[in-house]
Amino acid sequence: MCQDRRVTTDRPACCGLAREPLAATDAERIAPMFKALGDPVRLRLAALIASADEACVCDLTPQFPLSGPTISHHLKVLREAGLVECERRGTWVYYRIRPDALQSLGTLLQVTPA
Amino acid sequence: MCQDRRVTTDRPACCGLAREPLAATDAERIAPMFKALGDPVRLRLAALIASADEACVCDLTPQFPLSGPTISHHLKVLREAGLVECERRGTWVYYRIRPDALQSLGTLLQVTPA
DNA sequence: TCCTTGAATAGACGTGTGTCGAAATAGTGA
DNA sequence: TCACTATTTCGACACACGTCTATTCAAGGA
Repeated sequence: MCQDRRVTTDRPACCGLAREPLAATDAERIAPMFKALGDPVRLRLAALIASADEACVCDLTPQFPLSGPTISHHLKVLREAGLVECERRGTWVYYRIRPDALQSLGTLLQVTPA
Repeated sequence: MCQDRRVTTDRPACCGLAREPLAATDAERIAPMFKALGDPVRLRLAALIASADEACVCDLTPQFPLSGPTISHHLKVLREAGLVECERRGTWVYYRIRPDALQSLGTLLQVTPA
């Protein structure tokens, strides 16, 4: 009905999103990961963790003007989204990125020739 | 209203998350895009729009068990995040993806070990 | 001009989120 | 055992978000 007139463009199919017709169940599974990255603090946390092999909470926290509990909360969100994992070694807790998770999101968005 | 506001996506984030930590100002600029994709409905909307050359609201809406205003609201969020753009042609409004915006996010997530 | 249809806006409602300080938990070392 | 530190959890608060209905705006046709 509405698609009667279509502007033909040279725009290539742009990305993974364009190839998968993303079912509702897939969207429900993937959206929380984007949501976790949708907060500036968490995005920076993820970047800090990703740019190091691993990052101690005690090194992360002082980089933000936020309380320890708040940082801990954000780390928990990233953890529950599957974007990072953590390991306690003695007194300190170290966070590592989960590259597979980031990669899967990246390829979803990445322009792919097709 | 169409084309109400435009986010500058002409200069995509330069480096992957793993390359170096994100400055607070960059995080503030980029996080809203992830946030926009962080809702299952919006993620599916983006996928539907990206998989077609352009998509009419009248074709998008019936694919969700949601009211028209709700879909309109989600499209506005995507628009204000700079992920889609719209154009009115006669009675109907057509949405198109902005591949540059998606790509800049994709590049950020690409975990290319350099 | 009025009427109909597609889409966006306004306003309201319940729920979720980001933040804090206080308290609890985990581990170290004396 | 006790004290001390790092981190998480708890409980509370203000604010943001997703959804709805009702209304308004935009465009086309009689």
